[in-house]
Amino acid sequence: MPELPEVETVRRGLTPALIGRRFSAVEVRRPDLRWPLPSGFAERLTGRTVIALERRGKYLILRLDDGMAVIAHLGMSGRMRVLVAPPEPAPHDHVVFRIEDGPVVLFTDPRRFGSFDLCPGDALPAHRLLRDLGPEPLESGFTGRLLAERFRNRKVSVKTALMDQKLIAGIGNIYASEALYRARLSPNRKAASVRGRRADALAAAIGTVLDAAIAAGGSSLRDHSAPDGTLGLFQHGFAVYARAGLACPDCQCDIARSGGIRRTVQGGRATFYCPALQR
DNA sequence: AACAAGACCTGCATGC
DNA sequence: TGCATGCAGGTCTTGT
Repeated sequence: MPELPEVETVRRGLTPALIGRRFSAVEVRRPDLRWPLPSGFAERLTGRTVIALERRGKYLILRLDDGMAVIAHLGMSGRMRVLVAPPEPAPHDHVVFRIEDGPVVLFTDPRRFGSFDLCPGDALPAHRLLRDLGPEPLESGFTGRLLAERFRNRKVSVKTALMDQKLIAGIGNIYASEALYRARLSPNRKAASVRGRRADALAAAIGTVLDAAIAAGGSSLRDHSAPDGTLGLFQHGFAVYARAGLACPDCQCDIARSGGIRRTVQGGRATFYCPALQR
C-alpha cells in the first residue's frame, strides 16, 4: 500500500489516539507477517505509554516510555485503523492494540508484507531496517544537489533509482512516476544523467507531489485510508499513474497519434509517463 | 558494489 | 459459472 504520504497520513491519524496513551492489552491474532513478530511483542507493549510517533521513510516508529521503540511497516496492503469499539474478528486483522480508556488500534494486512520490530530507542539509527535509508525528501536539506550526489554513477534508470530506499527514503511506485512527470523527465533516463537543473527540477517535483499527496490524505487505491476511515483523495490528482492511454494533463498533442500516457515495466514495476513531455 | 530476477502473500479484475 | 492468468502502494534474498 503505502508510500511516504500514506504513512505520514497514518502517523498523523494515529497521533491523537496514541500519544500519551497506555496500551492496556495487545492481542496478536496472527504473528506470521513479513517476519514473525518479535518474541513477547504483546507483553512488552502492554502497560507501556506511547511518547512519540515518528516516520522514517515508509516506517512508522512508536517511542515508548520505557525507552523501547516499535518499528512498523505497512508493506503493500497494511492498514491502521482507530476503532471506538473492539472489532469483530475479521480474517486479516492481525494485531489489536487496546488503549487504556480509549479506542482500539487495529492492524489489518491481507498480504502480510507488513512487519513490526522492537528496538531500543537509542539504537534506532543502527537498526538494520533503518540504517541504510537515504535522506528524507521533505526535509530542508533535500536539494537538487543532494539528489544528484545520490544518483552519481548510478546506471539504473532514474525511475528505479527514485524507488531505491537507500538513495532516497519514502518514494514508491506511484510517486516515482508522478514526480518524474512533474519534472518532465523520462523514467528511462539514467539516474546519473540527472544533475544540475534537472536534479533541481526533480527534487522540487518530489517535494511538491509528496506535499500535495499528504495534504490530500494520501492516495486510496484499494487499501489505504486514514486511521479514522477517511479516504485519501490524491488518486484524483494523478497525472500519469494508472492512466495509460489517457491524455496527460498538460499535453497538447494528438492522443490518437501519440497513444497518450504510456505504461512500461521497469524493474518489474509498472511505470507511467508522457512520452511527448518527458525527456 | 551494483544490478536483475525471484521470492514472499492474498484479493481482485479480466478473459476464456 | 468456473478456472486460469495477471496485476497490485514493498523489499528482502539470491545469483550474476
